[in-house]
Amino acid sequence: MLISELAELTGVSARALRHYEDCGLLTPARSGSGYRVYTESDVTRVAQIRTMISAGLGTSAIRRYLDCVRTGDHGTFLEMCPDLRAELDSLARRLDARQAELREKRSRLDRLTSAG
Amino acid sequence: MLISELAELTGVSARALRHYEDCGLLTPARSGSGYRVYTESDVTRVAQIRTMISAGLGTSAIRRYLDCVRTGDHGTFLEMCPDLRAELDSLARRLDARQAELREKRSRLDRLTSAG
DNA sequence: GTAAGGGTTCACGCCGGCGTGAAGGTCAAG
DNA sequence: CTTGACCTTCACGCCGGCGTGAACCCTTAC
Ligand SMILES: [Zn+2]
Ligand SMILES: [Zn+2]
Ligand SMILES: [Zn+2]
Ligand SMILES: [Zn+2]
Repeated sequence: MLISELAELTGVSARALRHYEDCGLLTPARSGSGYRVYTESDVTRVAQIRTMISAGLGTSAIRRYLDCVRTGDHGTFLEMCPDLRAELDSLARRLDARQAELREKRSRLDRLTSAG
Repeated sequence: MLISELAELTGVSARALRHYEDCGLLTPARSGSGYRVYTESDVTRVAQIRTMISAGLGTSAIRRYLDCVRTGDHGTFLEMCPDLRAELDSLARRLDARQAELREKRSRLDRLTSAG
């Protein structure tokens, strides 16, 4: 399928799909005229990518994640690369930190609005 | 006082103080040689600015806030400009939205890490 | 004189997923 | 042939408080 069809199937913009290729998350084949040609398995793959992006992962982490999954050199998903596991943990900590920071902001804003 | 002294008194970098002037939050006098000359009241003012920035306010909102306070055309702080009050409310809503979004990210990340 | 330690303005970089053109090729349909 | 809907690559913009130079002036101390 071509890019617009994959875009419609996944609900992801064509620009985003091209961006995912730039980041190494997708490697579609090319037709004779240079058009990107996707497989049906790319639909699943894009869904996975969207899930991870919505979890806060950056494209580089996603790429390593997908590579780790594809090569399967670490068995199950639970046995991830140590550095990948460490990155996920550090991301969790950063999310917690940002959450606490947001709570602080929110309370400070309340104090500003009420006490002026 | 000169900029480095105000920076040391407030714990804010000289670059940030110049930035605040660019945004209209500070209007220091100038010496004959062009140096910024600050008043002691600027120490309090910078503290107010830092409080509002740590509450998530942008410089433009802070400027309108300070203008509203300085002109005093709306009485007490509790009687703020309607649009300023609206902006603070919308900021609160955005903070809540980002907080919910972060919670979602966090739970999705947990699901990723555990269920793979 | 000169070196050091202030000060000044100007301006790019960051962080990153993606929007949004611009300029141009491909391919169907009328 | 021409229109139009696709596709391509290249590249800047966003969001914003501030770091971080570069290039240059003022003042004091030696
Ligand atoms: Zn691996
Ligand atoms: Zn007012
Ligand atoms: Zn970037
Ligand atoms: Zn900006």
